[in-house]
Amino acid sequence: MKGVWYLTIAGDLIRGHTDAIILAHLIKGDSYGYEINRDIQKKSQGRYEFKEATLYTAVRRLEQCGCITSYWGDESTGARRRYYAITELGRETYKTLVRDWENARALINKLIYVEGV
Amino acid sequence: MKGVWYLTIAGDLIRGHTDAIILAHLIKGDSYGYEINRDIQKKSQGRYEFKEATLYTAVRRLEQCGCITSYWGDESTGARRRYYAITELGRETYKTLVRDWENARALINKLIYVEGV
DNA sequence: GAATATACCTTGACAGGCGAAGTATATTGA
DNA sequence: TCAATATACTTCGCCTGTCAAGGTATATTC
Repeated sequence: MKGVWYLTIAGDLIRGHTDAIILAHLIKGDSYGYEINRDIQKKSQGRYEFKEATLYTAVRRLEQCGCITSYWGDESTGARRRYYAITELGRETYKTLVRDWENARALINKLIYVEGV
Repeated sequence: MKGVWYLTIAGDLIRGHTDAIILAHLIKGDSYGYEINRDIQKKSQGRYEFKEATLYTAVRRLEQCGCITSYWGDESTGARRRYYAITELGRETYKTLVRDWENARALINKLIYVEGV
């Protein structure tokens, strides 16, 4: 992690969205663990990235439930990469998760603020 | 719970926000467990409420860290109520948690959507 | 040839959510 | 009258996702 915390984006606040974030990335095309994380780092302007264990736990979970499939890349150089591809089920799941996020967001917005404060 | 689920507002999506939601409620004045939950139910139009175990775990946690204090109400009728009052630390914590939420919200919004999809 | 970057993997601990069960009092209705 | 229901709080133990810590292997850079 090495100091990429932004204020307090604690894991618990992202918890439950890792899968959606990964699926969102894979909709744009096949990718591998490190690249997913690099992209998230870039998109968040260095404020966030998954812990490796979290990332790899998540992709394994997504593969198990049939949302993604994986294959080894045929790099002739550098470290080997395990690529992930989103499945049709993955695309549907993604849509559901986005709707879930929007519902949860609306709900939290309603519950977390105090009128007149 | 009895069928108050709204689509899939799973616990993991609210996880990390329970404390903020409870503190938000207590800023408006002292309250007790059942009332907090009733208020949340009302505010969410019946879509959400804490599981009892979650609620009482959370208030105990908040009391332990000094964010709230508690005292028994002197009801002459009905079941006894344990009232909670927010402390100064609780108010500060609340502000931090709201900021955390706003950061996390912005981050997730940035990471969960796919351009052109 | 040591350090660094890339890339992946595993284990075990931890914390929050929550199902399930229990306690106690007051009200409602048949 | 007494069973059911509502109010109100509590405890126990499981489950799941996060993550710290450690490990493997290859390629580049200095």
